[in-house]
Amino acid sequence: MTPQLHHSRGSLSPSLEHYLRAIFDLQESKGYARVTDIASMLGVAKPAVSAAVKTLRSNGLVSHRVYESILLTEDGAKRAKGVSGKFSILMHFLTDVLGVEEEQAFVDACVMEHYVSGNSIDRFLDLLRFFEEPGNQEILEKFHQFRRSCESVDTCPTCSYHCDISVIDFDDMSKKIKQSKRRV
Amino acid sequence: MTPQLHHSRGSLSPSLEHYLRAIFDLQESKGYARVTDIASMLGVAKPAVSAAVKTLRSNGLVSHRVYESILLTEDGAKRAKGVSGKFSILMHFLTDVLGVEEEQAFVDACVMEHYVSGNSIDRFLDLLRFFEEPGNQEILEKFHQFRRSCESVDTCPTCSYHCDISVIDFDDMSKKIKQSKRRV
DNA sequence: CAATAATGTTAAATCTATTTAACAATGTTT
DNA sequence: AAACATTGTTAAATAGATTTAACATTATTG
Repeated sequence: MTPQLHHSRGSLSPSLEHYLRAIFDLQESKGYARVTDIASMLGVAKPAVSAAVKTLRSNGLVSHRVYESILLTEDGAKRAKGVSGKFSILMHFLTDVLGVEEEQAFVDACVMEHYVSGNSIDRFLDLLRFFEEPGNQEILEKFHQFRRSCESVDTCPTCSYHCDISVIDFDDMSKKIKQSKRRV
Repeated sequence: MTPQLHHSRGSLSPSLEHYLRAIFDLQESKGYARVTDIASMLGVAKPAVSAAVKTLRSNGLVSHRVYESILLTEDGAKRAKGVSGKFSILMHFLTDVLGVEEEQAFVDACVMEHYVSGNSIDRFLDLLRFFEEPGNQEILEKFHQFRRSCESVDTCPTCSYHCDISVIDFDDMSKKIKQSKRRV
């Protein structure tokens, strides 16, 4: 059975986690957060922020002196740092390792931070660190060369797969990729 | 401004995409899909499937002879293959490259397939292919050794980062990881 | 073929996250 | 201090995705 897309009970929803990180970032940069800051940062209307903050408060993750500042509780800060750490790892991985364009990496990291398990994040970090090991930077460079050679043509010259699956037709994609691991 | 967590207009919601892939898989394995199959596969109640299928039908992605079979249209199949391809790439990347446990990889791939951009998926595929290049398998093997050495202790001996961020306290995590790339 | 089982739909309710409109509180400026 | 601007809240509505309960249709089988 395929997993549920919805977050499990007891954990914060992706949306609330997103608010939490926004508050964390604001608190880091200006000492505290205000509803308007959050709203403009996330591109949502203020009442949405009000509602979210209320929920976060009822979960004991922020303290909110109404019409004044919003601050993370110790618990909230802990959680926020977790999300923020995930974001950083993902961001670095996407840009530094995979070579994803920064704008795109940002968007992807912003969603992945809420959806990718801690286990997998750990592994992402491992790989990130592996490439930082003395002597391994050149491996990464070699990959970047390989990658660039893929970008230049529709089909990667060195393998049978299309390198830009978002551009090409997917028609035979799924046949080409062995799905032995799949267990639906 | 941080991106919205919600899917953009015109594109399918993660939920509907998930149904679409389920139908795709069922169609591949038994020729067609039925409401009950989908429901049990996704672990949701049948009315949820009914509703989703209705929406997919109105989007021209499936044909549904009520009380009978659900089949992908040409358009639906194309989209489903796209999602399925993403899933495969992510699954292989997580298990083969990162060494994530299969159960966990499956869960993660199931959400990432809906949230990670095509651009990034392309890069994941590139890296996957890079490691398959003749002579590069040993690099991957080297990483796997490195990774295992991290698992054995809380803090990776070869770097200043904690390798298992989901287990350790995040308190100084965010300070350690430079977030220069972040632009909130 | 009638009874029962399996399958599918509709209806009603819930929950989360959002919006706009209207209003309330606070701060600033003259 | 009064007027205005900024900031924040409440209320009401919408939209998506879900659930349970009840009912409808189709299939099986005794």
